[in-house]
Amino acid sequence: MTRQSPPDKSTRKPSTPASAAREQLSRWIAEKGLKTTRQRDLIVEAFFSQGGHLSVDELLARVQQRAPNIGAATVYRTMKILTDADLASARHFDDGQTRYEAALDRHHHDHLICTRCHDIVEFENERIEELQDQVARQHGFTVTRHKLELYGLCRKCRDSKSAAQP
Amino acid sequence: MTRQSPPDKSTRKPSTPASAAREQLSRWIAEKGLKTTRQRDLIVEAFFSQGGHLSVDELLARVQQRAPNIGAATVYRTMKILTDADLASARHFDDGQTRYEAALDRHHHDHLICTRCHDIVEFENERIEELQDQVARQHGFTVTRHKLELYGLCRKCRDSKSAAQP
DNA sequence: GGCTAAGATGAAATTGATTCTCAATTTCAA
DNA sequence: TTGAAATTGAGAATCAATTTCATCTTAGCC
Repeated sequence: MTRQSPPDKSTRKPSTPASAAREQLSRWIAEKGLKTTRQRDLIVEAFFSQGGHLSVDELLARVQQRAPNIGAATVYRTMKILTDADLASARHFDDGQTRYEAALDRHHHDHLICTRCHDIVEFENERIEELQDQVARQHGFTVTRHKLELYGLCRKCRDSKSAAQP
Repeated sequence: MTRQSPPDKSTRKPSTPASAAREQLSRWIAEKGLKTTRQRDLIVEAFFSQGGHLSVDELLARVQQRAPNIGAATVYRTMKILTDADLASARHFDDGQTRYEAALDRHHHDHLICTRCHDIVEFENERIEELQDQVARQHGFTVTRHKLELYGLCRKCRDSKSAAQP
C-alpha cells in the first residue's frame, strides 16, 4: 500500500506548528536512517495535538485510545527521538515524572507550577536571564542551560483553598 | 530554657554549626519520641563534618569506613529525619540522585553546577528573587518555593577543556 | 541492674520510572 | 518481491528510594 503523499491534494505548505514539526521529523528520520511507523505517527500526532507538558503515562493513555496495544517502551523511544531531533524537550519538575513539551521554534522559557492543580504556566523574563548570566560570570562559570521553576498556588487554587479548608 | 548542659564541662555554648545541629536534633528526637542510636550518630556526624551537597551513596560510603555494616536504608531514614527536623534540605539536581545540604540557620540560596567536575557553588541574589515574585504575582501565583539552577562549566573546567580537547 | 515496650536496624523484597533485551514483525530501497 | 535493517511489545533489568519483617537496641520503669 502506497503511503506516499496523496496525488489529489497537490499544494501543501507547512503552515501549522504540528505540520512543520512533522516535516522536520521526516528530515531527521531520513538523515538518521530511521523508519516511519504507524505507532510513531500516532504518538507524534497525539503529542503535538495535545500540547502542554505531557508525561509518558498521559501520552500513553491518549495513544492507547486509538491503538490499545501500543507499549510504554515505544512511547519512551519515540519521545527520545523527538527530543534528539529538537522537536520536544524534556522537563523534570518535582513530581518525579519526565514531562515533554513541544520545542520547535520556541524561545527559552521558565515555569510556574501549581502544587495543587498541577497547572503549569510558562513565562519569559529577560531581566532575570541577564542577572543569571551576571551571577555566573562573577563566579567564573560559563552557563549552558538553566532551570527556573516557581512552585506555589495558582489564583484559582489559592481562592478555593482559603474558602474551603480541608 | 536551660539546655541541661553536662555538669562536668560547665560552660558550653553551641558554637559550631555542627553542635548546634546536634542539639536541635536532640530536641527533635525527644519531641517525636525517637531514640538515639550509634548508627544515627555516626551518620549525622559524617554528614555535618563533611559539608557540601552529599548524595546518600556518598554519605553511605563515608559512614561505612567506620561501620561497614550500616545499611543504605538507615542512611535514607536518617536523612529523612534530618530533613523533617529542618537540619538538612534535599536537593534534586539533574544527576538523578537526591543530594542533601546542611540547612540550619541558612538563607535561601540557589546553585551553580559544573557539568564537568560536578562542583556546586551556592549564590544568593536578592534582585532575582524580587523579579521572580513579581512574575509570579503577574500570573496570579502565590509562590511558596522555587528552584534556580545554572548548569555549565566552572572556570577550571572551561580552561582545561579549551586546552586539552578529547 | 534487670524488664519491657517502643523504636531502630539490616537484608531483602517492593515500588515506580525508565531502559534494555529479544523474538517476531514491519519498513523500504533495490 | 525480497531481505537487510529498523521497530515493536512484553517482560526482564536497572536505579534510586521505600517498605517489610525478623531481630536487635534504647530508654523509661521497677
